[in-house]
Amino acid sequence: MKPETRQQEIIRVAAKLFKEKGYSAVTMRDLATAMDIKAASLYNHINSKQDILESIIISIAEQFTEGMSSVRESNATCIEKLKEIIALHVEVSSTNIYGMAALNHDWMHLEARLNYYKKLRSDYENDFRNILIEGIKAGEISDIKPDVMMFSILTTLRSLYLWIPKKEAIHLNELTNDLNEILIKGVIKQI
Amino acid sequence: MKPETRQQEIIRVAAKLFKEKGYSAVTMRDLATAMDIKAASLYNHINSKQDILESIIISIAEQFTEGMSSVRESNATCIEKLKEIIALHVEVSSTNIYGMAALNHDWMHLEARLNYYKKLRSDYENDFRNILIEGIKAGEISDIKPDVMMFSILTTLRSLYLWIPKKEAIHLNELTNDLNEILIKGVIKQI
DNA sequence: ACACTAAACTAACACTTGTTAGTTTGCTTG
DNA sequence: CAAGCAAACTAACAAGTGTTAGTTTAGTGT
Repeated sequence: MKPETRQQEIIRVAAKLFKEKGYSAVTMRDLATAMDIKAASLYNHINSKQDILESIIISIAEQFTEGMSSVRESNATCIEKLKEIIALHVEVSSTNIYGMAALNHDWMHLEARLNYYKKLRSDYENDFRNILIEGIKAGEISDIKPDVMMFSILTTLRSLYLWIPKKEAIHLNELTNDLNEILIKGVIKQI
Repeated sequence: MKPETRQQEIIRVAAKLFKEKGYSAVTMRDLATAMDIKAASLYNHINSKQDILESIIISIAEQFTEGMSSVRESNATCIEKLKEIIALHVEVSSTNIYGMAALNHDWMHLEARLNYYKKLRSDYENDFRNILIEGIKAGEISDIKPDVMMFSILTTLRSLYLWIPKKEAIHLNELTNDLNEILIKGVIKQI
């Protein structure tokens, strides 16, 4: 495991600040203070504030895209695919607790790569929707509007970063199992 | 129905801008431009940018608090109470589509009323959790960690503002019904 | 015609913003 | 010891920030 470069350290600390106050409210002087240096010194390692946001968001978005392409190409049942998606979100969210906040709330401040981000996101949602549509056809899942189902599951998964404390892997597995139960079977007691 | 005051109009337009870019990224000059006046003129109607944020957030938070106190005091079953909470969120979200974004993402920029907001929110969550705990005791709902259930349902409900388009009441009822199904019974097809 | 008032305006303020230029510091390597 | 280099520094910039003070405008009721 190579040690973190100074640049990676800055990006990591920035993500943490972005989570607390949002991209726009964090100044380069805030970031510098958190790094215990002066603002101008940051520019020895990064190109701009924008660039920091881009690295954070695009890197995570691509992890989701990659994960979804695995799920898409597996030939599991729809329910199993849903479980894989849930596991994907727990995995990516737990390894990017801070970055997920920027992904969810600050993507609109992307400039050069805004359209790229939007494409990744809409492709992801299309894949997700198609899985649900297949599941309905196959009689595996309820015949409710796929968009509403997707919205419901996806917003829960997208908010995981708020919820996942610093848990060890074992607790993350528990969380994954609980989410599988709740999102798939609901909260009502089965008879 | 009284016509909107100029102040209310400014707050409404501000909420819309806050939804698009977040509180910190919206300048008083942005807001003035959207109102088709100069920035200084805004101050004939409002005290500060902060005050605008406060009105938006606190007003909505209090609607939720009020709604929850109705639910808490009804003597319905747990599942029925859950349905009432879902209806509450659809109602409040659909009448505050723009303000909900500030509530969810910009509450940390509250200053004087930050602690008041936090108290309202944690009281709300406690009421919610207690309903789930009662439901588990009564054997109505699954014996999964109440916090995970609450998180799952609440994050979906809190994101409704992203989802609710300008639908008429009839479509909102459909949405409410679909959410009832999904959040309570899950997506799996019942046998 | 008059005073009153709501709501706009212009001009300016003190401060903060992201960023650049040029310089210094202190470690590592030949 | 000398050279090279990564990474810090100071100083400054132009533009943008929320907000205030004082003034003008246009419409209303007496």
